Amino acid sequence: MKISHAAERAGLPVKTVRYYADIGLVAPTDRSASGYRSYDQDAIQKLIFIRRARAFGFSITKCRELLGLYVDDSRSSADVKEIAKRRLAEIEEKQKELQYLHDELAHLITACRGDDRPDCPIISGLAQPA
Amino acid sequence: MKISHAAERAGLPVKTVRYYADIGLVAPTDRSASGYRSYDQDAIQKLIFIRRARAFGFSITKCRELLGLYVDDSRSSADVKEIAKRRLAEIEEKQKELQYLHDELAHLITACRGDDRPDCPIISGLAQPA
DNA sequence: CCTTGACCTTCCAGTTACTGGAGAGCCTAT
DNA sequence: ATAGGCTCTCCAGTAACTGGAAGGTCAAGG
Repeated sequence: MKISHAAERAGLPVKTVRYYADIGLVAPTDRSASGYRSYDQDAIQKLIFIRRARAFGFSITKCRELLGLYVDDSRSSADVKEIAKRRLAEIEEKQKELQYLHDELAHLITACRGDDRPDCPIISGLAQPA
Repeated sequence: MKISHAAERAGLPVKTVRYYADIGLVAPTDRSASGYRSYDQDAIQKLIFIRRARAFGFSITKCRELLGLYVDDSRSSADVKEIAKRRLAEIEEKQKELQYLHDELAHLITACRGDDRPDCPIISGLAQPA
């Protein structure tokens, strides 16, 4: 399967698939005589795996790690669970931050009359050193 | 005030303050004879403003826009409110996404026994095309 | 007067994960 | 034969810094 077909199957842009090949994350199964990359079902499965893991916010480095576990039948599920749990904790941390930002910004917005006068609690709120 | 002092006051790394000067976001008030950047209270206030706005997730471009409104006494607070509201909507969007990720990942984790056996719902969950 | 050490300067490279584009080769159909 | 739609490689750029090298400046101590 040529790259555009593989990319479509995996739900990724062609450029990204080529990029993943470049950085050695998912190598094409083969190359045609004219140099075209060729992907089989197994490689596409890996691409899908990466896409999903990326969507979960795993970095390329972590994806590499997970992919190693994915292809390695002898890995324990404890390893994977550990990585996933750390990632979950990161997500929860991010959620807390975002909630804080949300509340503070919402507060500033409600405090702002939004008329033509120049004094604005959002601007003055942002200028606080806190 | 020299850069390290100003940076400390603003709560930013020196490198970042220099970077902001380079990109013309917050210019130093002055330069000493020997070329040292010098910042006055007004410039530090702008740096604080930027730091806070960045913490709210505003991009440098948006910060530039906001800073323009900040220094411009003739701006209406409606302008600022509009920008802030859009930003709030973005934050809420991000929150929803994050919640979805969180739930799906948490689900995979609880489904995983986390023992020494190789079969792992997290791995197989990631490998789903969905 | 000289040196030491903490500053400061500029410039260059690297980070993350791609994305866009140029220029050129290949393949299939009409 | 040629038109189009692929594909290739390579280069550059994105956002917002961060790290490091090489070198200038300044105040204090010996």
